[in-house]
Amino acid sequence: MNKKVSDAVIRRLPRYYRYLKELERIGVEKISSRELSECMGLNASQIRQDFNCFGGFGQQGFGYYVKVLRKEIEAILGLNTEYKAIIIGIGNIGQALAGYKNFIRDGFRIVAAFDVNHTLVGNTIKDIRIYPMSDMKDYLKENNIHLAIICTPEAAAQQVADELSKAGVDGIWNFAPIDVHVDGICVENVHLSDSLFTLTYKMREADQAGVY
Amino acid sequence: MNKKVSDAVIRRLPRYYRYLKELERIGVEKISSRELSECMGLNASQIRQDFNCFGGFGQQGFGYYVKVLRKEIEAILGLNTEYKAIIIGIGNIGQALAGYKNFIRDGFRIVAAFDVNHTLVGNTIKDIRIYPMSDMKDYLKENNIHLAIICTPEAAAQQVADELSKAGVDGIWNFAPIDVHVDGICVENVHLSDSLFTLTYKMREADQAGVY
DNA sequence: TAGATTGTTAATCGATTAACAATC
DNA sequence: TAGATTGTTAATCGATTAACAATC
Repeated sequence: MNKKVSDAVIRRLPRYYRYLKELERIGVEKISSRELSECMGLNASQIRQDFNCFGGFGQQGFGYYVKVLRKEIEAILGLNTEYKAIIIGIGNIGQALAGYKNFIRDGFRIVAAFDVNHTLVGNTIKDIRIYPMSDMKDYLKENNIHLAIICTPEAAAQQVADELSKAGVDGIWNFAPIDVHVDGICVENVHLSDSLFTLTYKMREADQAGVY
Repeated sequence: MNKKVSDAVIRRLPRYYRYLKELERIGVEKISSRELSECMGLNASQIRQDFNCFGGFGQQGFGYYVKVLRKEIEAILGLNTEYKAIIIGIGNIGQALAGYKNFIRDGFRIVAAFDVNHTLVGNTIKDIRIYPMSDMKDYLKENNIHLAIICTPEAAAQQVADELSKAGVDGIWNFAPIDVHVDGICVENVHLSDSLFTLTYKMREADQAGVY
């Protein structure tokens, strides 16, 4: 049994994946950990350590094939399957995600949306039909849905998460500005504002450094 | 001069801020590091260490006043001022952010949007006027803008960032799926997909754990 | 073979946690 | 005062970096 991979490593994987896809796109076939470290601003040892959590993908004395590495990381991230997803709450952010083409490229297919607002129900957004919230439970029973994207207001998010958990989705991607927590299924809380506040922190800090 | 605060601490600050605001909202006036550690799932020592990077906000033998602590962290994050922001690229995500009310609550005011698409130019979205991309430079010269939110496609993002840097905004909040980098000003790259891929990684892992 | 670069072990560094004196 | 909890120093733990043997 493999030793548990640390969260720090896991959070770097999508970034590796991005850079490798770009390298592949511009026609780079082969790369060493040193070269990759330079373009990503990481330490070469760290890169090798990271990859070796999952087995060796390189060739000694040579480096890594970009395509091989990209495919391996793709598989590690679970991106070699199709995911069927629903969106709950089709306001600002729900609508934006419904129309976000990049997700489709990576195998995510949004098959339905749910909302409490009856003026929205029955409409479609980017070919995605909007159902009443009350239909969600039955919909999940009849369709095999892997992923639920919560875009409701804060007040509704935890309750929706509980329902989703009971209905048996595999994962929740939560955009409501609150940490939802449910046992047994995977949750990723996004918190757009957190990243904004980290930015304002840095801006204030830079500002003060300039003054002194 | 204070020792540099580590990135790990900085990334926890917005989370403290969220919890403290919620505690304040539900009428909690006083809290100890132990109580806060229990509701946030952190270690009490860590919480005290974190706060003490910025000076002591508590009272020995008593704990912390929620309101005091919230205000202190608000100030540390630089949220006690108004920020004027512009959005560049008013597609899916740009529109969602334009309409995101939570930002206004925290002192962010989006005053203009820019886009290359001439069919959008002249329209308003949530009272925000859309200008042609070519006007951005002049607009920034005439208005004191603190923050720019990049919501362009990947291909345009780095060039836009360079222009923004030259025009002298203080910070860039980037939603294009690429790491933009500019010298001298603060950048926060968001990468929605990274968080999604972290989720699918965990889902795959949980799935396999179930099998064995 | 010689050169290069991986995979992996060992050393270092920093972050987290524990302990406790200070003090409200 | 006694009890509680902070602020802070010390100990531990884990992550990052360095070093090097394995090997292509």
